[in-house]
Amino acid sequence: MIKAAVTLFKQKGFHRTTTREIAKESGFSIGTLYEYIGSKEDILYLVCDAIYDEVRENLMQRLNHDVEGIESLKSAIAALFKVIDDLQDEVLVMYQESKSLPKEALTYVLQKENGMVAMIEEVIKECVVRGDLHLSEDEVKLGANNILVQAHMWTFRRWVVQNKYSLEEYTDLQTNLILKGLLKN
Amino acid sequence: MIKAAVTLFKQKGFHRTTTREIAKESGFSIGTLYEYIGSKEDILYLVCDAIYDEVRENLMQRLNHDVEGIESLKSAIAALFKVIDDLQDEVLVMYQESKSLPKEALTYVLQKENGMVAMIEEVIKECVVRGDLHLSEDEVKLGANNILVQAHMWTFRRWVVQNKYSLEEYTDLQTNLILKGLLKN
Amino acid sequence: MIKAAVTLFKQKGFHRTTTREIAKESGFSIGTLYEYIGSKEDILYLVCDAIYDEVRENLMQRLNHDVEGIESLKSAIAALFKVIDDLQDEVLVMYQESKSLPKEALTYVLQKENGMVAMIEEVIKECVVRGDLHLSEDEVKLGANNILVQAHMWTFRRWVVQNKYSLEEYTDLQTNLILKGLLKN
Amino acid sequence: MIKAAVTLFKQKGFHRTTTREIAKESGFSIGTLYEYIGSKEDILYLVCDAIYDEVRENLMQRLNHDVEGIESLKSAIAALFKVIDDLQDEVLVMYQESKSLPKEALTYVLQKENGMVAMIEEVIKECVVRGDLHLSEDEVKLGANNILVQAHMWTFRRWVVQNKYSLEEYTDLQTNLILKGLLKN
DNA sequence: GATGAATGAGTCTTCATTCAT
DNA sequence: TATGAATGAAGACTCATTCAT
Repeated sequence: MIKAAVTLFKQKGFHRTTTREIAKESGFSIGTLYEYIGSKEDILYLVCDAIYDEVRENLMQRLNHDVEGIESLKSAIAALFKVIDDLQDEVLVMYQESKSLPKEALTYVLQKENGMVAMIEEVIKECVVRGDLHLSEDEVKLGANNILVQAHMWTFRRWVVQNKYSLEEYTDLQTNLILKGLLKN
Repeated sequence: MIKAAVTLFKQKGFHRTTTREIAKESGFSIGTLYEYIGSKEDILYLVCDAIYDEVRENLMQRLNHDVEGIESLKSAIAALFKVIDDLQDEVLVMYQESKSLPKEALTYVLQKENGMVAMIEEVIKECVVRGDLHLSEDEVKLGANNILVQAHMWTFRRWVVQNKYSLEEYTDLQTNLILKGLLKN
Repeated sequence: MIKAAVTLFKQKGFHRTTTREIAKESGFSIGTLYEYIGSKEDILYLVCDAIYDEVRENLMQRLNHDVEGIESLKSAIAALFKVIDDLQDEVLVMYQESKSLPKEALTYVLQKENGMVAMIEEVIKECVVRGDLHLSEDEVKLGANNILVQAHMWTFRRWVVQNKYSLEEYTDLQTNLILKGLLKN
Repeated sequence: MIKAAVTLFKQKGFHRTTTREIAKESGFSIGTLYEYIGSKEDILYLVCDAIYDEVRENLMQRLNHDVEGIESLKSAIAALFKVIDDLQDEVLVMYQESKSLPKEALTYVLQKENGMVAMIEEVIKECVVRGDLHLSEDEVKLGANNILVQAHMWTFRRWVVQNKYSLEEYTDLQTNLILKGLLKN
């Protein structure tokens, strides 16, 4: 059902997708759909929740714990970018439609997103602790946010970036810019 | 009318705002509104178009042509961030609702957005030409995109960044990260 | 519109009547119907309100102010019964469906009904004051309620009373019972 | 099951009560409920039928056969009022919802109601035969109907009468008015 | 030009009823 | 026999759009 909703939300957006369409695409009747949900907004919430969990789970699996320091950060960035690429449609839907969530549900989803940022922060912090990076706490936090946004950017500016770069190129370029900045040396 | 629409779209989103509400907020009758537009989507288009122009215009005014090289880039970033901060609501609306534009209109808006990126690119390129930065064309392009996205990020992740930083702090931190990267030395 | 609703409510009851049917019967479109009302319950409220006013107005016109004492009470009863007979369908609808009103509206309608009872009370009281009747305040109040209920009874037990009596017979019999009671002597 | 239905119908009315709710309140599953009934209307029929029988049975038990003449009528009125008071909720439900019965079932219920009236008639007739009352057949019939309606009135105008009188006061006042009428002497 | 009453297709949601297990 | 998941027809209500005045 969630898969069906993602498919439709991706194509037409949340508001333009009807509950009937979701039911049909799910293979349920409209009545059955409403056995499982209370309102259309619930579907959006379930969708966002499921997507977030899927992103997180996939990311967990890809994180390479065999490397350390800068290498572990690089590998985390690559893993994140790859996961977002794999779940492109889902992430885009979450990005574009989560604002339609009722306030409470939105808060909950944002908290999950914060958890995501925290994961990246951890990796950066480790590098700081090891002495590989010299960053203030603010810089760590903002850097983590930047990395996540650049991952999302692969989807929400896809008409620019995906037309121009392969995922590998994008990953390499961004990794470079993130780590070294524009100002080389 | 556009102001009215922006106000309402910001509060409730495009789909949840009715044409009646827009008419009322504009001080027009619904009949008169439809003298100026052909469909509700037209309003969104006009809104996006107007916002883009306003952003561009404000940016132009703020760009400091008295400085050169890295300083001109820094000042351009600060100017951009300030403009986006000033037009926060508008930018957010454009960000969240432009996906609801009909294909053609969306393309048009995206082109304008590309123009925006091009402006930033120009500033970076100049630094490259002057030898202040050593960057490939791909890096220039992506860097420009990153800068714009980080400006927008000030609005679309405002619940994180605006809670944590003042605009000046945010600008300084981001400028630092953009220019020097995480890897300091 | 109210006429249409009464007709339909009478035939099928409030709950079995659809807003579409009301719109159609009124000669409005469903959209236009909702220009005038906020919800289906509003229609019921308007209907009840209108019926009450019509009953009251008709009653006012029929009240004979040329007679006094017992005669004025008799004439009031006859007038009341006649009015209820004329507005039979309307009264029945109000009787059967007013319980579906939202609490607040119900309270309002009941107040109007109390006003009706008060009118009858006045007539009885006058007789008491004149010395034609010897009744406690409680008896006056309850008697007035009884008279109104017996008027309504002409509609809500019509399958019994209207099959057996003409309105005149019913009026005469009830007037007799009301005034003299079962116990004649 | 019937108890459950009465409880719910009283709270929310027939139309606003769902079969699921009735099943739940009864402790049955919805499937099992439909083993016993054919449609939702059947429940209403069963409810009305059961209520009627209960009223009749209770009344039978209360009727005092030790008194005669006017006293037996007085005692019958008091018994009826007491029974209706005891079964207030049930009677009210029957009163308000029986109109939703399918035609045939309604006819059946009305016949049972007629049986009720006949019981009262019998008591009055006995007084007439004994010479305690001097009434035409029409007056007997209508008087019996009035008595039943005044009993019901204790429930359907409860917001007026139950606020103002205790059951004993109401019984005494009504008995007085019924027997002696407004016109005392 | 300006108005706003009228339209009706389209939306979400409910709920009586069925039937495979 | 008892269950409760599944059904889908039907209902209340919304809102973009039109057009007579």
